[in-house]
Amino acid sequence: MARKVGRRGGNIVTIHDVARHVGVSPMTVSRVINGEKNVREETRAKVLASVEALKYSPNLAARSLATQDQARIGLMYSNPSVAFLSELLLGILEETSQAGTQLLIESCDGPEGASVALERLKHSGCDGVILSPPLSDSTRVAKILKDMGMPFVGVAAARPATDICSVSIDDFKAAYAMTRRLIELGHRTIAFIKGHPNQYASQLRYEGFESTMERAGLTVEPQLVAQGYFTYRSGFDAAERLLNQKNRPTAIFASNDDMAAGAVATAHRLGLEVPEQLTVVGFDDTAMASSVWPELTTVRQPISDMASMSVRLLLDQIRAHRAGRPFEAVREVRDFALIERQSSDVALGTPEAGEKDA
Amino acid sequence: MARKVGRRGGNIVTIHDVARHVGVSPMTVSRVINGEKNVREETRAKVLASVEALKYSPNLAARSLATQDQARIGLMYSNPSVAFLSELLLGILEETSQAGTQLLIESCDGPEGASVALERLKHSGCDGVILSPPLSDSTRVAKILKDMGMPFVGVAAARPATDICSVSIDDFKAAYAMTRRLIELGHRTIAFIKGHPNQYASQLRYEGFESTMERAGLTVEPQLVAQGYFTYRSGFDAAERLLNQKNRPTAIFASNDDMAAGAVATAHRLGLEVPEQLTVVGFDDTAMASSVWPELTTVRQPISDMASMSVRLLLDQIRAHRAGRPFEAVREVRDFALIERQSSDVALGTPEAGEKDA
DNA sequence: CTGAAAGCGCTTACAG
DNA sequence: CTGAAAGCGCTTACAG
Repeated sequence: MARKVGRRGGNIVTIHDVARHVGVSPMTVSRVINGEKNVREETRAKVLASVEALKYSPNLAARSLATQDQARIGLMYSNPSVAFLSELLLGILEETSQAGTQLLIESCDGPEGASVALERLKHSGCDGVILSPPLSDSTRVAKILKDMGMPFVGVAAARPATDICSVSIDDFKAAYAMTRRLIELGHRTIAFIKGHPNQYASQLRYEGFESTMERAGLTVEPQLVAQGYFTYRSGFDAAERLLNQKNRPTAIFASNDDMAAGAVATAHRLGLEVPEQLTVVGFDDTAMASSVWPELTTVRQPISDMASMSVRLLLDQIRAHRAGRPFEAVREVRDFALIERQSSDVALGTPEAGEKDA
Repeated sequence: MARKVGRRGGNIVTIHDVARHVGVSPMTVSRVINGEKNVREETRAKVLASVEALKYSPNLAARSLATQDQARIGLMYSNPSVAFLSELLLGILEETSQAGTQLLIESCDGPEGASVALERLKHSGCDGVILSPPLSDSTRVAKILKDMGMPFVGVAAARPATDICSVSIDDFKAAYAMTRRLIELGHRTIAFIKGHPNQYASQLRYEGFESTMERAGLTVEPQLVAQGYFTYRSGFDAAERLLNQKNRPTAIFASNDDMAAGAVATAHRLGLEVPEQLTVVGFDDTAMASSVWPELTTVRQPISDMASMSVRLLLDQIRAHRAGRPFEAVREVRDFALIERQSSDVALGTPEAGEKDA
């Protein structure tokens, strides 16, 4: 009943208030709150009822202090695709909210500037770091972190070293699956727009494409492979080159959605309808994919899911680190998904295309 | 020297270690850390040196517990433009990082679903809420929050009630400024794409446009005003209608960047070069504006700045709320900026256009 | 300008 | 299954 009046005059319900209300010790209340087993069912119920009645909610600072289990984690990013960053952030926050963990963020200009940003994080009392691409693939950044003795996890790392924690999808397999699908749709002359050469994922995606084409007995013609840089503009320009080839492709597979959107724009400019006259597909399923028109068929990376997974992994690692326990590096590989929207269709002149009209 | 070994066996430097190292009381160290004045310069220096040497960094949980000043704040959003959300998040996190505040996030399907989400936030021990648009303009949501006794701040609210805290720009003035600029560039036949009717900002932006046109003695022809919904697709469709009018406009002012990007796509499809044959401008300066090509001329809302401002405002409000002090609602209006990129140019046939060729 | 004491709200480690 | 004691690392409120 009588609420405690804090030193500052505040008005907060504590574990003691609940204990008094029920007629047990604070310890018992603590046990109930934390879902420990050895409490009589009857007392548990009474405590729970009281918690509800008094609208008690635990003070996280006090808990952290007592358990020594609090953590602040940092997110380091550079060169962010906003859409990617946004989904990453949402996934991370979902998890940190539940864990009572505070999130710090730092950006840097590529792996070179990482060292300063990392120092800043450490100085802010950061206990561990999440690395987003392309940082997650940088051996340089990994080395700095190791030297600092700072736990870390890489998200969407295409080439995670065996001794570091990471959460990724299999870029090769994903590109493989998308290419197969294009072939199923009857496409034979398929062009590819590569991603930024500084990201290993670019290479894996290309290899996935190439390998599928070869297995299907199709040739990958050099003039139908264009270099892009993951930007809309680079996709726009690359598509222009590709579509002006003599053997015009019936489909373009771009290594990310921004480039695919650029390719669609070029197609429209050249008077080609998408998907009727040209299929264009992307990769990532970022917001860009569903905001342009026609909406893009693409590969979905479960970014938000990967993000929360990496927070959990990082927290485990931090706990182990504090306890002086060794921690075995985990390399999580999540499932991707093929998302078919309006930018893809059967190739012109294939039987299926004919059926469509029938 | 001798580091304290925590109950859990951890290894942390505390204020006591620093005190011992220097030969003063923990209290003095605390004073130095917190930058209080009444400490002899000499002792201050020694303490600071020791902090550095021992790599001491304060335990935030302990500080929060002692000061009773911790806070968890929630961000509520619905119907998010990823680009907007992302920048908002970044601005918020920058501020919460410094303040040692934890951020919780909740989404809901418009004002109708807000009540459940708000309960969830409250249940998680949230002390205050930041509302992003269109929630920030909802009197319904504001009422729920007031009834809960929960402090809150609205970001980018177009029509903030006088009794609630908000941080916004002046949408009317911004639209006014952009329209003026178009007129300066020699445009006379200017089309406008309205934003979603459920957002008050849409109306203000249109009024800013209309008012400027009238003051300049230009007529706003009804068939040159199209309804949009803030989506790329709606801009795409609206532009098609506008560009097929008999008196084709030389410029299109879209109420946000997504619609402007859609309008550019339509222009390209119709074989019109942007900006040579058609000027297209947007609003917001989200990532979309600089990722499409040509990059969009637009109005910059300082979202990240508005976000950190709103965190500060919210924290002040929470402190006042706790102390039982009254808190006067603050309505901050930040400056917008006109960002001129490649999608705008002088109108065809104007003297300026002629000069350009000379 | 400096310090000893008490307290913030919770949990760990024991004891029963 | 339950509780009394001590402690987490810091600060407030006093006292000198």
